[in-house]
Amino acid sequence: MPKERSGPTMADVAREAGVALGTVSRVVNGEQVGDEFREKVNAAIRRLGYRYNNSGRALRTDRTNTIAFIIPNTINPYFALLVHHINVALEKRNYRMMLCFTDYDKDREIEFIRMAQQNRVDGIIALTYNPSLSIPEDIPFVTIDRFFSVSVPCIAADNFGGGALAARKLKECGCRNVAFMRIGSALTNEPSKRRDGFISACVEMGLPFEIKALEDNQSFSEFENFLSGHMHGGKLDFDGLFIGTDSLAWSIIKVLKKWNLRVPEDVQVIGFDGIRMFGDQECVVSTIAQPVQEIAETCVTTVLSRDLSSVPSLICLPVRYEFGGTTKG
Amino acid sequence: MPKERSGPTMADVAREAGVALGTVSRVVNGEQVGDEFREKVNAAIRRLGYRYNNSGRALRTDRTNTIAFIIPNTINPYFALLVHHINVALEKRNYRMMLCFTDYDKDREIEFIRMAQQNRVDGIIALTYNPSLSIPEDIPFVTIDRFFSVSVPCIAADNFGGGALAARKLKECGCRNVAFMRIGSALTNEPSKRRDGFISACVEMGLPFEIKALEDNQSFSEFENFLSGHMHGGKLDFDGLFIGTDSLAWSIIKVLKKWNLRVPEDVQVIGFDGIRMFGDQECVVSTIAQPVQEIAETCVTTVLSRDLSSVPSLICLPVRYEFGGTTKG
DNA sequence: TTGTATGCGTTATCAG
DNA sequence: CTGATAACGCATACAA
Repeated sequence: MPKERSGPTMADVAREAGVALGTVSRVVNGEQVGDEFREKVNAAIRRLGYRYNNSGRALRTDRTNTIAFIIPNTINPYFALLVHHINVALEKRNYRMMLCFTDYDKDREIEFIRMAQQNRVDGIIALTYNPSLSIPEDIPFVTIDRFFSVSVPCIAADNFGGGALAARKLKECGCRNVAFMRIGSALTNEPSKRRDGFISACVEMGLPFEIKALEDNQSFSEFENFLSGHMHGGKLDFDGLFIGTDSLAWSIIKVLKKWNLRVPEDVQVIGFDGIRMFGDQECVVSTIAQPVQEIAETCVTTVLSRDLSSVPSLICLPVRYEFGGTTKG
Repeated sequence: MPKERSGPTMADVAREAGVALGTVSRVVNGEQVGDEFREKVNAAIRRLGYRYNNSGRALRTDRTNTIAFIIPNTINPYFALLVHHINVALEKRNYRMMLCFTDYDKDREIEFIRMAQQNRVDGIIALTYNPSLSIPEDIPFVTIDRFFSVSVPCIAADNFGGGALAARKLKECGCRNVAFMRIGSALTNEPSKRRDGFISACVEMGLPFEIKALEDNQSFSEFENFLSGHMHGGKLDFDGLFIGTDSLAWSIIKVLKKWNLRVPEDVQVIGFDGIRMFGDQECVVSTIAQPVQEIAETCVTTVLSRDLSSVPSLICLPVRYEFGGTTKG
């Protein structure tokens, strides 16, 4: 059942203008054409209300000017921000985005890669978690926050540096005993370096620290247990917390407040990501902010670059500290 | 410059399987085919690693299984939520989403409609502001929150009912003098009915109220002026505020707190939209929550429905009150 | 039920 | 610089 609304084609325009089909194509694509021919064609296009049909071009050239972006969702504000900046970067280059939500489902990650190939997208940008995901060789592919191999460019924030920055900032704000908490897949991806950077800086500065890391399948209450085990006489042993994400930091802060601990007076908290209220207002918590726009730009230039072989296999972009009211500075 | 990576085609599969091209097509599309033929074809597909090419089909059938979604951005969490649920609804029906950000730019709204037509999308879902936007006739088009004409289905929350609900809720929570504040385009769209519903309910209940509405180009400080004009002896004349959006409500609450007014003890605040922290945690403010998922589902079923003529021209979906800590209940 | 053949709208290759 | 024409991969009407 073909749609009946297909309008005039280049052939119609050619007939109307009294020129050859090829000439119409050349005019439409802005190639060199004699002035009077160009004018005749343009006039015919206007008369007929001709509209370019991308399907024909896609079939002929096998290029769709479309990039697939595979991501868990847009409910998480960090992902929403990524979607935004990647789409803006693509648009600037006259590319469209095909958005694929995996909802953290391993099978869907695989399925979407297949689907993207089927749709002949010109490249794939993916933020995935499936440990055994296999990357197609025949299509430009870049990943965010996760290293696969030297042949698959990975773009990420400087997670290690960010972890170290958080430790230094807590120390600078007067903390004497700190902890790092995170929850996440067992997968060793770039964000897991936040922990390593934090530890490294704590050791270097001689700042006492503890680590509490949960797997995805563990309950949040484990964190409450951990913290309550460190409560003595209404006081928490730690005066500074570095939390893996802003979202988790927010949840932890709620627990602290429930226990009548003041933030930042009693406990200072630094998150990670740089989430802002309503996307553009103040930071939700003091945080190590990811350079989302730069990440997006880099993903796009990389996936669109002619030969991926000349591209670095891991690109780390600098983070920065942002005050959000949960630290003393 | 064609991409060189085009793999095997249906013709290759047909040759490999020793059947006709049409048979391959029928197998791939799940049509009735003899069992032994089907098996031969499937085997050949596996042997060759054949992958379906959507471009050919799109050209042939003039259907792309793609819907364009035109929206200002995904930075605003309400828009991000819409994107999420619309994409999920589309995916369920095996449709893809082409995401278009207008950044509130009138020209880009027009440009994207043209671009979507060019890409032969099967329909457009749009949330726009350009007062003189003209809707294409030859492509299924549904709009969110804005009524164009009876021939263009509009999906929206029950904004009028939501406004009334907010007024009743404030009254129920003990408010005796309330105000409504909003900022937004002069465009009379569905969300402007929040005000009307609020007024209607206030009048009905005999609840004294004031209205302060700003145009897009006016500064937020106008609100501060308005409120400070209603401060007497460190107390605000109003004990309840209904604000056009959660985002604005948040900004207003910051002002109130700056003036040492307690929320909800001194002033209760209700927003609109139903934004949650990090998309899935508690509500940011007490609010009239939009039924985002239902809106998304309805948009998708409507834009994909065979004949738009049998579809209502305005569909209002019920809202509900959600507690978010800025009211007494 | 399966095979054959045509055309969808475009680009690209040749000749002129 | 322009005209004519052959693909691109697939769906489908028609023939067998």
